[in-house]
Amino acid sequence: MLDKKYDQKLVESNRYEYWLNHHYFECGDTSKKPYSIVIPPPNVTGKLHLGHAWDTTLQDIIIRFKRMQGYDCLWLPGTDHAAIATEAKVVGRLKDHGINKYELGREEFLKECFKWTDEHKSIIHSQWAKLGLSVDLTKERFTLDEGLSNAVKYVFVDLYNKGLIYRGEKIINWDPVAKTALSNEEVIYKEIDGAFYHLKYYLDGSDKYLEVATTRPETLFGDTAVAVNPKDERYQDLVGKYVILPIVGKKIPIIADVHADPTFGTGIVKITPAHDPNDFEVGNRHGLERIKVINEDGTMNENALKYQGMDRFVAREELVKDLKEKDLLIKIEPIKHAVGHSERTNAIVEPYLSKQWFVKMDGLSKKVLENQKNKETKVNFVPARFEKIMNNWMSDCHDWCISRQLWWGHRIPAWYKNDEVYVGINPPKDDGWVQDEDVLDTWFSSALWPFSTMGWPNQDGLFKRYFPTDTLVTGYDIIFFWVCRMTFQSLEFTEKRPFKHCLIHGLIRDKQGRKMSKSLGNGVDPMDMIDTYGADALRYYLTTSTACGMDLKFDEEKLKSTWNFINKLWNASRFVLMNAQDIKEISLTNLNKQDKWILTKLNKTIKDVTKYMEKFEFNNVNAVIYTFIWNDFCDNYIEMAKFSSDLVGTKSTLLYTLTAIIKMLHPFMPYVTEAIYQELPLRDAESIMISSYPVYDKKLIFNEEELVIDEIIDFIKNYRNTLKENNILANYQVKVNFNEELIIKMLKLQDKIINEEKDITKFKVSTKNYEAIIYYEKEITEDDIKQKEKLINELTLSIQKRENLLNNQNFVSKAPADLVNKEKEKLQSEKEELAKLTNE
RNA sequence: GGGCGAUUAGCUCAGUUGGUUAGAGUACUUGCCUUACAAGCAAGGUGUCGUAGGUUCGAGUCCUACAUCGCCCACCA
Repeated sequence: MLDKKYDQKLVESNRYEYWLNHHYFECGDTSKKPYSIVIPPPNVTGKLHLGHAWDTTLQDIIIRFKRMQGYDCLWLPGTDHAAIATEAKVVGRLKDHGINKYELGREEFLKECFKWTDEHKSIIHSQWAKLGLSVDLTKERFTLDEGLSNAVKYVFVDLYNKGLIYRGEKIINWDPVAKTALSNEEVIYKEIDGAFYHLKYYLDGSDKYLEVATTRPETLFGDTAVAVNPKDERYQDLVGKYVILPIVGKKIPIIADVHADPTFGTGIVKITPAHDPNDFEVGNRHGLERIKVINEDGTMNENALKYQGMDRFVAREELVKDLKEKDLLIKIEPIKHAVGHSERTNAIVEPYLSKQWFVKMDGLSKKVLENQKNKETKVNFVPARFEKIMNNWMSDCHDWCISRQLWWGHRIPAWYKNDEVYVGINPPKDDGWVQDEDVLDTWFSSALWPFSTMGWPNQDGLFKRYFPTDTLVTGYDIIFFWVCRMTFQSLEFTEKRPFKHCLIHGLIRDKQGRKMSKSLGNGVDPMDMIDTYGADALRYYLTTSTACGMDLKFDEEKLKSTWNFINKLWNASRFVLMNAQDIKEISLTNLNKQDKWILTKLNKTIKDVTKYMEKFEFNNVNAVIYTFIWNDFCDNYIEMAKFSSDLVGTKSTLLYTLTAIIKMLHPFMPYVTEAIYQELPLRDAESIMISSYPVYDKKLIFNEEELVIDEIIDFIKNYRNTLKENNILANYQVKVNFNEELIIKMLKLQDKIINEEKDITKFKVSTKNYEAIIYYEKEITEDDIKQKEKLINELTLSIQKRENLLNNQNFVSKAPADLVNKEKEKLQSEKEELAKLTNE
């Protein structure tokens, strides 16, 4: 028997171990149809946050649902080495101990990274366990493990051989703190206060100057031209002449290039090919020299004259001071502009000329766009609008910079000897080759995750059975980083989509709608919430509170009320168990009308819930199941069942209904439903998680009884309302036109019923078939009269409205017939009611 | 500049393919310790569905424009 009180700690302790020990999470029953999900591998950088809890619970819900529906489910877990993120953390930790990464050396540093990884993997494991996630731990992978590393090498080499990976010198996004290149996606643009520095570039041999505006004056040491638009009439005569670079004193040409926008500022732009992507292009067009002026760490180099060694921002200040002194500064115009920051280190990103490895995106992305046109083979986003996000990215994406100047990650399988380059899975056999020092972007390996984790490039085993996966669940913030890249790599290498469905959820925000972040201190630790309310409450709250794709404002009050819901379920279960403990078998043959009523409601609920589960609309699952449990089952059926709890039909119905309820809730709240299931006198499996999901049963739909009980409940409600509104105390009498036990018992009318009319104040309560006249000694007050007038008015208005509607021939002819009939019925009953009221 | 989303009860949010008196939780008011549950039960009020047009017999829902807020992408030399 269940304890008197729902105690989430008691309910949730040891249950995960029980499931694990019974191997329920493991896939492999080939007699069933396969269903697979790969977890978005969390970074081994820290603890899981609420967003992870949300994301993984969604997956657990789907996988538990499918498992109960009889699928052979693989939910493949794993973690991501998270190259730059982890490296930054380990560098930070070493720094705290006074150790420098470079002094330590590559090999020792990697040992530290693996140590860090192991620590965080175990934290993640224990958090997964607390959340109750039914991942198949026997299939767990890590992006740096041997199999995945082989897949990464294979893909790199293959793309290289196909000409889709190349090495080139280009302007890339440089993180001067982590000292590595970044992809476009790893740069976060933030609006900050900056300035336009308007400088004087004197014409060669003249006292006239051009006004050139820049936001980054310190790059002027790298200027190799200034440009005007070829169509800009103001400056036609200047093209081909020279200006003197301020401070430096060097002559640089004035060129004509479309990059210069005549409508922007003065229409004159300085060209710094080594430090600006647009200028780089201009430089290519005009054969300009590329002069680097900034070092890897963001300090100025030897080309910056006396500013050499200063940080680029210090140099900017000093330079501006000097420009001012030399009267080369016209003005400083404060502006707000978007400046790129490194996603991981938050350093201001420097556009930087360097030699990097790139993935050529053109063909790969076209394949995706083509495939998305085919309904049978495309990735189906839920909600569908997110497909556009991917398609937009695919139709306008730049080559992907994949090399990172880091140590933690997959080392690039390229070797150099003088000017020769060798790319291969294994190192070249002869001497003198040196391997590329760099590693790959962490997303290069995650892009292969859905198939590399399944043994690919090996084509059998897990890959053969479970790929393509069925559903991927992730947040909209990593569609570019990950979903897009998985999709093109999967199409390129397996010729299949990586997953059939892609369920997208939003972000967790605080109550004011702000992102949760360490700096704001508004983060909520899911483990704290589990301690207070239980994993079941947290899971249910997170996954049923918003529609798909929407952000979630975390509200502890709502979490609390979810706990209340579980407590309600717990107590309803106690009631059922107290009354049906002795049952030997479920027999749904001798049923009374209330049994039939709840079975009807139950089966309609099963139908709806299943439909919404299939569509991943878990908020709608909640809407129907919550109402069913709290209103239909608890408030009404259990109350009525108290009058027939000794009958086999009612006992069976109670148990049958409760069983179906906890099964439907199990994917959401695995712990409490298992706890209850284990107490049931009759069970179809040793654990609820391997029991079968409820199936809609047409034979248990009793339309007639449903109507009867609906009306009885309606009548009871009206009756109570009348008592309350008129302040009628217990000592009244009542004359009724029925002998309905349920009403009499529910309203406790046994001793109040009389057969004769009385000449005192009366109150009428009626529905279609039931009528009661309550006699009560009470002064009729002004309020009572007003109340009655109000009722009559409302009714009259409503009747008028309905009559107008029904007199509208367009409505009658065009609206569906049953709707018109319903309107007619309503009109009729309203008229009757009005008549009753006015006759009193 | 391009795109996406939001705007519904005091608050947090639902609202399927249009169906005619718009829902839930929470908060609030009133009355109840009725042996599953007071973390509960019973009853109750609450809305010009952002604004303005349009389509339709019928619009929270579809179309157009606008407003406010938020997000994404691109660009800003």
